[in-house]
Order: sequence, then C-alpha cells, then structure tokens
Amino acid sequence: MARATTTSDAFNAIAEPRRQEILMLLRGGERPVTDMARDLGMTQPQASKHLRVLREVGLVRVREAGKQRLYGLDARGLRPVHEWVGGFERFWSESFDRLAEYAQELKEARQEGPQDGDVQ
Amino acid sequence: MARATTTSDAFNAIAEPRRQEILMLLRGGERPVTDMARDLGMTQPQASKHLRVLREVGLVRVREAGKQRLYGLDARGLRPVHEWVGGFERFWSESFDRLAEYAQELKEARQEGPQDGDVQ
DNA sequence: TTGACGCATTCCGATATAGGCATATGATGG
DNA sequence: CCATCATATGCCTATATCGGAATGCGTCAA
Repeated sequence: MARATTTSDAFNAIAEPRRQEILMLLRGGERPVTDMARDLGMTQPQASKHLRVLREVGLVRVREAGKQRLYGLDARGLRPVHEWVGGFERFWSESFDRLAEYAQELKEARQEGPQDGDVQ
Repeated sequence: MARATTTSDAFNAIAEPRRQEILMLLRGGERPVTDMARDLGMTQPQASKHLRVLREVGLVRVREAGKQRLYGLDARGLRPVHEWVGGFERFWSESFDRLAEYAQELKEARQEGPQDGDVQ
C-alpha cells in the first residue's frame, strides 16, 4: 500500500504546505485561480490541482463568475481537526512537568538496576 | 517530486490514521511497543515504524526499561497545529452566514461593474 | 552459553503523489 | 465564427510511503 490519499480527509489535505497557503489566502475572501497562483508564486496548473484536492475534501467551494471561477473558504471541515488536536491540549501544557518527572524516574531507575537513558 | 515527507512536520505525521490511534492511546500513559501493537491490532513492525515517524517529528519520546522501550507522548509539537487550525475558527462559525453573504456580494458586484476581490 | 523475548531495520511491491509542460475546455468580446 | 483569457486535465518522472515477511540485535533468565 501507499500513503493515504490526500483527498481522504482534511488531515491529509492540509498536510501540504502549498494547500495551507491557499487556505490562509482565502481567509481574505473569494479569489480567482490565476490571482492566487500569482500571489503565491505557483503556476496556474499547480494552483488548480491543489484547489481540486481542497474541493474534494470540502474545504473550499467554487462559484462561477463569467470566465473566472471564484474559490472561497469553507472551513467547516477544519473543525474536526481542531477538536481532535485539541484533545491533546492538556498534554502539551503538562509537558514540562512530565519531562521533569521522567528525569526523576530516570535517576531512580539508575540507582535501582542497570542503566537506561533517553534514546534518540 | 513526491509528497512531503511524513517526517517533515507534525501536520504530515498526524495525517496517518494509524499514527493518530497511537497518539490517542498514549494519552493513557507510557507503553511498550508490543502492547500498543496488540491493542491497536497492528503488527509489531508496523507499530515500530509509525513510532519512528512520530519520534522523528518529536511527538513521542522513548525510554529504555530493560527489554522494553516505553514510548510516551510529547504533545508539544501539536500546539502549532492546533493554533494554525484555530486561525480558521471564526470561519467555520460564520460558514453558513457567509454563504448567504457571498450570494449577496455576487448580486451587488454584478450590478456595479467588473469585479475584484479582497487582496489580502 | 543458550534460548526466549522485545523491538528495530531491511528488502519488496504497489500506489499516489507534486511539479513541469502541453493541451483541452469554456466563456467572452468583437 | 474567431481570438483570447481563465481554468482544468492529461501525461510523465522521481520519490516516499505503507504493509508484509524475514531478520538483526540487545536484554534477561536459567
């Protein structure tokens, strides 16, 4: 098997830096493809492809306006992501304490038995 | 080119469902590899590989304990992700309203003249 | 020392990108 | 109907997975 499809969910879709840029840009309002491509320093096909992915996971929507296609943000799909990550909030707050805790455990372990240490 | 490396940052690392499961499981405290593999229904090599990725992006740390290697959560790396996604919070709240808003803007724009857009 | 156990790594195959480039498709204005 | 602008797609290459199976390696107990 290979990696999960970029269109499998919001997590995978926003993993790409370029797509993150697009989403941030769209917070400023709807915009046509070529404009975005220019502002973000990418080619038009590149922008179109990334927008396609974002569209497939529902993070952006399109609206036809004459020759142009205005892409707009539909951030609802980011909410689940925010909540999932938020489920770890208390852990990154405690991180420092926990590190100290581990250091402590480490010393104790050393005196008791053989040795150990942080690997990595 | 190919997709960004899974170890390039937390965004890419947590895009994998299996790794999400691991992180969730680790909220319960440190655990040895085989235990996790069993509980999550994956092979030991699979668990080891995913843990390696998580280790490389700093989302977990290891501690040697005799034959075992205890993996523990280090959620600090998730904070930036949470904040980035949080930057869209007001948008998923307004989503519905904005859709209506856009429809409105659309009509107005049509009567005025050409078009433009918010240029960030 | 030997064997069992816990974990990491390596090799393999199938797959899905991301980017570059060329081109097809659509709508618009003469 | 034609030329043009705005987008979407198709094709191609290099690359990095993910899973599976086999194996290497360090630790522990008898």
